[in-house]
Amino acid sequence: MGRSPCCEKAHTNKGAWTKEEDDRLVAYIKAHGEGCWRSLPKAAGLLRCGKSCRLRWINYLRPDLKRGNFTEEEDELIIKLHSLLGNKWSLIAGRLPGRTDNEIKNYWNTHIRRKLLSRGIDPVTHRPINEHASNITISFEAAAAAAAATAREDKGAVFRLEEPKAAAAIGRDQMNPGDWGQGKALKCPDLNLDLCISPPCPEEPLMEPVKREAGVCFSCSLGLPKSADCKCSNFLGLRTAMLDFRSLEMK
DNA sequence: AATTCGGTCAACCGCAGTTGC
DNA sequence: GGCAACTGCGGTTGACCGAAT
Repeated sequence: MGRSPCCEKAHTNKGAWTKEEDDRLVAYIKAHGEGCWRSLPKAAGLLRCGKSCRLRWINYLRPDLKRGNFTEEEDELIIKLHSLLGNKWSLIAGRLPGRTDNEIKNYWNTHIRRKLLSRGIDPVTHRPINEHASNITISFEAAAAAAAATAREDKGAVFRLEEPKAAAAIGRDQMNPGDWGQGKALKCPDLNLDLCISPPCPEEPLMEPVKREAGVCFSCSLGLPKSADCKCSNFLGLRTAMLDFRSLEMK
């Protein structure tokens, strides 16, 4: 069962790339362009599998890569994007020119996680760590109760769950798979992202974006002090009132 | 000087999605 | 519509290196 391996593993090199292999790969891609990764190794005279060549090119050899340390601005941008997209590293990388998904993923795991923890923010949920557990539980029972309780308060984020991955950023383990695609709305009272992940859907009054708390920008909602990047009405050139997930598609 | 430990990051693996027949 | 080939993504691993002991 299963598909055949992507390459004949018995006859391929593994591990670190040599200078000569790099040179061969770069020369071949410069001459013939990217693509056809499966046939590339043979054509380029490399004893590597296509996936390995692709990875090496994308993560290390591409001429438009920006090497070196991440700037403070890049840090904050990654944090913001992660809070919106979860571990969608390729989407995040698409918003950071010259950075790769692998690089950002590594950087997140080694630097930013610690940075957020030192700020007292949970790197997974982007919420304060010492917040009471009951406040961060997302369940449909709780959502229904919260919806009723917050109907008058008129604040909090509304999520439309069209597919499982959409829930990544808010903790999929705490959600009921049977509810995917039901168009149910979740109220998460203190996760104030106003993020709607779905095709535009004019019906259902419940889905109408709730009013944003006046004067609270995205940075502030993440627990960051007001700073130069405090953009209460604008984020990444997008109105924060409604972020269309599709607009973040890259590559 | 030798050893241990922890951090970093390049590379691998397995799976899901896409495409073409 | 079904299948196989191929590509891309995210999680994980392990080699390497510097700091600490």
